[in-house]
Amino acid sequence: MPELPEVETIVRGLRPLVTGRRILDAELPSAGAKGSGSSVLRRILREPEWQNPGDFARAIRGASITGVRRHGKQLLFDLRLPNGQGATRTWLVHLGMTGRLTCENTPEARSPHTHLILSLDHPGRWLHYTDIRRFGRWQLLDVPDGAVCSLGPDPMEVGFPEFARLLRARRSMLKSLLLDQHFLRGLGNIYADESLFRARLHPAALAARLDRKQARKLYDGIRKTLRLAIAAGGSSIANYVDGLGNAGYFQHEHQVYQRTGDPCLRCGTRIRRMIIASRSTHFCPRCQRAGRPVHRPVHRPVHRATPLLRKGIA
DNA sequence: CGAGTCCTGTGT
DNA sequence: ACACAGGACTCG
Repeated sequence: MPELPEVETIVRGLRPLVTGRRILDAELPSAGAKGSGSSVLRRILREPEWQNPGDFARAIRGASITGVRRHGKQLLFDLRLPNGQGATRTWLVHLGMTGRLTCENTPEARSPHTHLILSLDHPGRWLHYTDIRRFGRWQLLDVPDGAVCSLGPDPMEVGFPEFARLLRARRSMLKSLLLDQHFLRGLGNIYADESLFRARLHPAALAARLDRKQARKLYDGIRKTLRLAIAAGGSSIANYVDGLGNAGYFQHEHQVYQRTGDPCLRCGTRIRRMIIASRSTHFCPRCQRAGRPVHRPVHRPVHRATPLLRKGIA
């Protein structure tokens, strides 16, 4: 569910609530539950070193949270361990499709899909991790930026010359490229479609074939979309809420995402949906013509069209 | 590149 | 019953 604007909103909300706090206790309500033969937590805790989810809880219990950051779609909690001489770890959280991190005023699980409850040394504050589909992932990193540096630049930080250079090196379709975290980190299905609409570029256009002007429109389209989305607190469609449990409202400003068949807000043409990179892709066939692939018919018609038919086609 | 996989929930 | 959902990995 959460893409860059949602994760940024969560980080901004949680930062003042958890920075400087100590983790008094870590509970894993689903650790004992049976799911496909083993603990339902095994997947979220993808580290092989956590034979037992209790080891994870033990590892972070007593640690102090010294900072909260965003890296693409991932949240990073910097921890100072209790016993070591300033030993540190970074708890990496990827929320997948349905992950939530929220501050609650109770240590009781709010849902059967709550998988972690951290008690913080602040009266009335518990940090809950909830994830219905369990596509989320946690890692505990030794190095603050380890295992994370292979991703592409942050779209809000990259400069245009660098962006244009990266673009030129890619052969894939724009939609696939924007979803690729090794190209840019942070975009997902919503903001890829919304960015391409603002850039007026066809999602199936080939990256390497864009001229400088089109590359500029894409760059600007991405940044404007993300800036507006962050300002709106992200998009809440089914599951997303921020760290305080509040919904975002950028979904009301979506131009194309999940608007199949509705009129384009700019030209009135019906929004179309197609599948690219196995993902739903929404676009306006009139506003987003630039760079669209030429469709050559595989079979040539055996008979020429009659003049009357030609008229109809033209 | 596409297809399948991991999951649960919702809407037709 | 089926399609689809904000992500990302592996396979051929």
